[in-house]
Amino acid sequence: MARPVGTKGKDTSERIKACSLRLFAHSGYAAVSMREIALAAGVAPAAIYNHFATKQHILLAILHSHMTELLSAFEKDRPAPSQGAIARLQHFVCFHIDYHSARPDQVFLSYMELRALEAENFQLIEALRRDYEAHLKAILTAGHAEQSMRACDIHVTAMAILAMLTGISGWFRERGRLSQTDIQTIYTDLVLRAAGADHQPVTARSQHSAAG
Amino acid sequence: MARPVGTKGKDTSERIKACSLRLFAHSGYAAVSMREIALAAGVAPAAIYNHFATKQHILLAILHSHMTELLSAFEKDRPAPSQGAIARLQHFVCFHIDYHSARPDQVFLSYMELRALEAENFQLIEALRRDYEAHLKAILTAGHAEQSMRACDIHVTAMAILAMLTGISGWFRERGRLSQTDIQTIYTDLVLRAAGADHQPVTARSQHSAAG
DNA sequence: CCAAAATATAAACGAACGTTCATTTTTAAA
DNA sequence: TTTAAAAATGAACGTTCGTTTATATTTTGG
Repeated sequence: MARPVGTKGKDTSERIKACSLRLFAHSGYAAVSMREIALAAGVAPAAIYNHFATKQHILLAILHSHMTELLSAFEKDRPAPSQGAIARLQHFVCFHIDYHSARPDQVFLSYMELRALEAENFQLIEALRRDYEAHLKAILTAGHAEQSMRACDIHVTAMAILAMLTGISGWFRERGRLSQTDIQTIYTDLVLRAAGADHQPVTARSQHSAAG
Repeated sequence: MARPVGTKGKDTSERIKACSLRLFAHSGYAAVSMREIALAAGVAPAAIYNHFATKQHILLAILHSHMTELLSAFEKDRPAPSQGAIARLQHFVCFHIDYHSARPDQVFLSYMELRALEAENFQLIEALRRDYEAHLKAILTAGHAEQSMRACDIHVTAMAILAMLTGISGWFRERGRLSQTDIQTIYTDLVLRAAGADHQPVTARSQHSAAG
């Protein structure tokens, strides 16, 4: 066989990326073979090497795309600093939940398979993640300056908030007791509390769930 | 060769577990070979099968030990319910940080390689994790009942608290800016805030770190 | 229009994989 | 003391791994 009619390299490489993402997120980078990826993408194993030098480069491309797209999406329509730190923090929480809940595979991969990257590639992705963290820290710092927030420690609070938010994907299921909007409401409250913000708590929710 | 003098099966199997734990936590379950484990444990690859039926059984044994030991350690010297929900929650935070910071590999493995377990084994470990979550939920529920806490939603708050606490291992480094005691102080404050507890905030810490 | 780049394939490479086997020696139970 | 179980080994099993090679066809730029 040879090259089929009408094939476009860009289409194929995007299909390989998309299929790899799904497989990596489901089974883990090391557990997925190039043959599985090729089968899912509908190409021969050797064809992958026309688009990615190695398996590692597929993972890197996925993670790099995800982080740069996350950053540009956030930077696109965030509120101006003049709107105050509390409004900015509320927006950060809602944006994070919206963006990440629409991309569960990317979330899983970004936080679980970073160690599968070789040192050099790891640092590349890590730097992008620090850029995202910096956005949150900037909000907390602004809140501290304008005295609308009283976080004990900017860095630790930022880490705790991101862990809380990222942890959502570990237990949240659509069609469950709570909608995504419920989650955004509850987490906005939790995060503002963590930041030590003076805010109006939401109307007390009835306790649908008992402990245990 | 054959069986060396003075060999005890229990010693060898514990050594295999310990070496596997370190390797799995560092590289991921799928990325570690039985030959690597054997080399680290100082035995021939085939010897592993005298103690574990398959590679999967090694992972299961590690995770099962960790969860049962965590549960019995917590249940051993927790404060009595009569001491109040706030004291119980403070103890939970300090216990969690102490116990897990002493076992970083187990933490990593427990939260990252659950998916490497086959369905049946997964449910076994998941049930133990829910037992641990239930301890936290019981405290939040007690706090709600005695009106010392005002969490918006017991389940979501418990998940957020555990994510915060578990996330610590992702960024905390000994010999860094903050000691483990600092972390416990800050997180006790963060968690009590998240739980909506009426508590005396700690003396405002100076901001050692700027944002970014 | 034509050469070169791009894109695909089948087949094969050597290496590594999890596991099994036959065998040997030590330990522990009867 | 005899004997079966336990614990170890080196060698090998068939399979799968990531990747390369040789080759064929399509697309595209000058």
